[in-house]
Amino acid sequence: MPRVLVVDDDSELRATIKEVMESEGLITDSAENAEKGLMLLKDNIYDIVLLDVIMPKMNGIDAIPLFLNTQAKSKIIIMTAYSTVDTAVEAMKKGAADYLTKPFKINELMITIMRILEEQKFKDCAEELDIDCALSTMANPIRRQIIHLIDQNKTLRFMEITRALGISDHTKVNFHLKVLKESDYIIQNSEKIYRITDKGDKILSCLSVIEQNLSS
Amino acid sequence: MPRVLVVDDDSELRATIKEVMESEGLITDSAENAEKGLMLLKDNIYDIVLLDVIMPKMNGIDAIPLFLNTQAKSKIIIMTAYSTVDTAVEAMKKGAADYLTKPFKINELMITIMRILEEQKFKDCAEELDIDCALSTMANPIRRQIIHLIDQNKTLRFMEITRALGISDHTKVNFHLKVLKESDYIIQNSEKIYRITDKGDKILSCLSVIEQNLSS
DNA sequence: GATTTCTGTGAACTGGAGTTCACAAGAGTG
DNA sequence: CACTCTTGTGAACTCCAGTTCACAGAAATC
Repeated sequence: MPRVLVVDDDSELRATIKEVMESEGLITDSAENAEKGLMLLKDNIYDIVLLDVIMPKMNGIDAIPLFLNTQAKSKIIIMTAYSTVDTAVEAMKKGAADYLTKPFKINELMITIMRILEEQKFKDCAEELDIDCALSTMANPIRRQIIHLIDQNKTLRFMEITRALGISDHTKVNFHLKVLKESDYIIQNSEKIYRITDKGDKILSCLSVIEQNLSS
Repeated sequence: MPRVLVVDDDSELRATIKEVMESEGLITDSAENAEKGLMLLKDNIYDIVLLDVIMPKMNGIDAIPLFLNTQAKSKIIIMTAYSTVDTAVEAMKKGAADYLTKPFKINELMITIMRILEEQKFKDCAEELDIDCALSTMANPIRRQIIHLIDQNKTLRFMEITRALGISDHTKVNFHLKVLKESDYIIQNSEKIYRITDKGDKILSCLSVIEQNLSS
């Protein structure tokens, strides 16, 4: 059940948004300024933060990094009456997920929120699949050996890898290379030399961290 | 085939050690001072570094951290004629694997080196088993869900976990909990409440790093 | 051009992780 | 004390990752 935080100094707007959000099944808290919003964020997990710009003490644009530092996975939607291209760009640069100009129809806000939640759910699924793939693929010791080998020697072709591994059945190595290729961790150039991809580099970073974590 | 680096200003000792090492099958390089030793270390991987203490410019004890920063997996054996408790303690604190007092029998040095190489091989095996266990265990999505769940809720017992996962067959959950227990990632207290162990915390760190790495 | 090496594909098999179902003892509850 | 819930164990089964073996086309080498 998604949670929403409304940060706005207009108490009437806060009440209206809260009412509509909760009628749609979104648990909604609110704060009248950024400081109070940050305090709420410290103790609760919010999927969405609706953030006004013009507020006493700290304006919403400046608050974006503070909100994201506190809770990186929150999606921030900026709401402002004084919309300019400059502030929109600045907000997006600082990490806002979207930007709405007051006054807006509450329906429009709902649609934006639902879209963002849906996108995030999709992204979470894709991410979980990546993690699943990474762990499953690298759980095999032969594939770990292969990826370390290719990382250390940037000129190896198929049979050279097979010999370096000391594996007599080349079709066994072929199978594991195929798995690594299909996961986009390694690639072959036109001379059939194997290289680590960017994704493969990330996997190697992960393996390195795992190794360090477990050896202490 | 293990590689050894001898760093000593006594050229005769360097030659003697090199000769004996290589007759035992250890590829051996040498340097007359720590600077030259560090240069060799930058371009080569050494399993063992034999390091004198009294040397011009930089003494061996001060050089230990520089050597280990350049190549963390090298094992440093300090060789000194002026042995004191203080320098021995200092060397070990700075990361030396062992400490020999000159003059020593070359046989004693060989025994020390072989022991260290054997210990490291054993440690590497244990570490690789830990990595294998971690990746295999966490490759399963149900077990990932379980460990995140226990991390977030520190009061759950068996059937509560089963219900939270939405799994109808409790023996399925029982199976996965057993696997996590056997890997020492979770533990149950006397009230049957599940907790994450220190090792489990490390696994969660690894998963977090993997997640961050793959989502960018 | 014959032979060797490289780099595949494919099918049958194997082993074991994971699932499912049966069953049950102990603890808690009414 | 009867019933419900919790927490198991165990066996049979399923599914699939991984292995092994057979085979073969293309490229390189002699």
